[in-house]
Amino acid sequence: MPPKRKPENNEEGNSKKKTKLSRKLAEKIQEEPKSLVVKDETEPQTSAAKGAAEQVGIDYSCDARNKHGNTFNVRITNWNVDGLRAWVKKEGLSFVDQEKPDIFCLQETKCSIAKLPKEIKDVKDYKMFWHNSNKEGYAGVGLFSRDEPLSVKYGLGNEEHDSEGRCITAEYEKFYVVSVYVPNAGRNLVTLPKRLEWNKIFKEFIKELDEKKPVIICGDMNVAHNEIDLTNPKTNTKNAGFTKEERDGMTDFLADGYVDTFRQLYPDKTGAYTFWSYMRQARSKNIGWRLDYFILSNRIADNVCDNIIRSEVFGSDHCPITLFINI
Amino acid sequence: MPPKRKPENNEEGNSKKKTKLSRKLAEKIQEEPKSLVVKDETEPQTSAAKGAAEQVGIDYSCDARNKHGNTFNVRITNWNVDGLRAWVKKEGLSFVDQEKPDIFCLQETKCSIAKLPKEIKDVKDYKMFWHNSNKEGYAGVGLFSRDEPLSVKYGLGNEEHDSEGRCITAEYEKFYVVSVYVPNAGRNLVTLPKRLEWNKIFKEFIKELDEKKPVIICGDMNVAHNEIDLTNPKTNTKNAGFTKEERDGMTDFLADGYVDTFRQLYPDKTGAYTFWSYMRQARSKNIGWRLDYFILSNRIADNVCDNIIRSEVFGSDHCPITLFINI
DNA sequence: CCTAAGATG
DNA sequence: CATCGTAGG
Repeated sequence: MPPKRKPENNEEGNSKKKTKLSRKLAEKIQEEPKSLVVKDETEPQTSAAKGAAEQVGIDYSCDARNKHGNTFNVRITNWNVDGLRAWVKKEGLSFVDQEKPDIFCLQETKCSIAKLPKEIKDVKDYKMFWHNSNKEGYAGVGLFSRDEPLSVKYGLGNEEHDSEGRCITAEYEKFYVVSVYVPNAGRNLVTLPKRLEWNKIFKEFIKELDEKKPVIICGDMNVAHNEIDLTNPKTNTKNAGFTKEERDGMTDFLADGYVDTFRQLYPDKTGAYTFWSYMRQARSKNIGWRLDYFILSNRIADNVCDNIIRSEVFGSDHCPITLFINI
Repeated sequence: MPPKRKPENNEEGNSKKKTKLSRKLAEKIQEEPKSLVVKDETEPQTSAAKGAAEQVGIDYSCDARNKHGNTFNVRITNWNVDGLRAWVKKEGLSFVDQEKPDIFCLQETKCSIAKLPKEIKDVKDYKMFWHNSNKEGYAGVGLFSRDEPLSVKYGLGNEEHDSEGRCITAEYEKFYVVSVYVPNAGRNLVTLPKRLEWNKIFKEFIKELDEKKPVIICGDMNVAHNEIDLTNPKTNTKNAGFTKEERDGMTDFLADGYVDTFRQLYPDKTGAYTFWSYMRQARSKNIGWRLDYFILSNRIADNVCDNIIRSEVFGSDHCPITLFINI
């Protein structure tokens, strides 16, 4: 897959101050629901190409080189958006416009195709694919692709799980990309059995893909793998996302021949999370969990240039993560 | 009941410009749910006694005289608040603080006592009484009284209707005040039978009160009595609030010895509504219904000084109405 | 188009 | 403490 857009490689010498534009953008007026989003009129409107990136102050460039000495030629971003419609109102799309990934995977869209907001339908730069739950407003995943994939597959071939809209597989020349939303084990672990059942099926599904081409799994795996992956490991061992069963599930999966790219790149990095409860101002205190991952077939692990957690970007209780890879 | 506060009788020569403060006050910040209400900091904070009335530009005074030539000594305000908690966030209480009624009746509080917001618990000027539905978030009425009533009665003595929290009766020396929320006939008139059943029971209930002392009924009667009482009478004859049955119910009730004070005072006044659907910007186009009334025993009708519809006051799909009476 | 509760996270 | 669908208006 030839990238349509050359990597920037810091060619613009961006400033790196990290403001929280999304917070500003999220202001809404009670009495005027039609214009929920207040655009900051004090900022001059520059061309889309010039980039909101500069305005926002996030550096979207990447000059990191992989083990082979190459800079990236494919950028993949993943985000559990926690409700596509709310996310659109919070200017989620302007992030996509700034990050400009080649492939964008979303989870928890909670939106049937009939109810997609106009702003989504108006997106021109991407082909879009959706796998929705039969249950309105629940789960659902999406995949945006700048290039047309060779094929797109919905679900795992398991009737029960596929009815919940949790998996899209896009095939490209040299790899598969999987946008996945792993079942949450639920309050009091009521759905832990379903989750463990999913783990088996998903592992088998990925194994079959991996036998053909290397796989890039992007998604909300709904587990913090190790103690380093959440703020409060001690108090969460009985809670969804950090039970022994779920953690072992991840260990077991990786043992099949995959790598958690973020942890491979940053084995000792603490405080690196992708999810924070909306409760108790967890995010501002960085009381979080790393639930969102890029998991790659071992044989392409050395192709990875970087894996960035965009924790400054708001719009959901999860933040986006971006993979830079040369492949 | 001696009023604690003297009527102003225009003594301050208030300005009458009518701004829409509530709209301003209702602005909220998505990311800061703890401070939903944005106070207008450009307005200097004057003392509470000086009164927000002047700031807002609504003239809360009344110098009208009744048939006996007297100005009012009791002010009663009624408001269907459409959700007490939302209404509090929209600064509903600041209206009460400005209007300063002796008695304030509310309908559709949709809030059990356990969930009353702090701002309500903090109110010092009134004794408060609540009659709530067994069904959370549904119906519910309240009554605030500056003076302690001689007695307070909840409901009509009918088990089914009383389980929905629709009626509070406060007894004073010279009269009863009833805060009432009459059942809506529902979409496709599904609950019209219940409503007509209510009418019978309510009429009987009021009759018994009226035999002891004159009655001041305040509330959402959920009917536009005559064609003059809604914008579109022709197209609403089959809709809840303007069916023949509901209209006849009001006619029948009044025939028992009561008067709709607003219509008595202003028999030909058009465009006088107390409710506007949130849909289709009905309020800004004044496409509305007069559903909220003061209905008084005939023998005190001539005590009424005025009945004002505060259509400039926002915070609900209904607006407040205020009765000025000397009694 | 609003409110609220309830399910889910 | 957010999202959503639904009931109720």
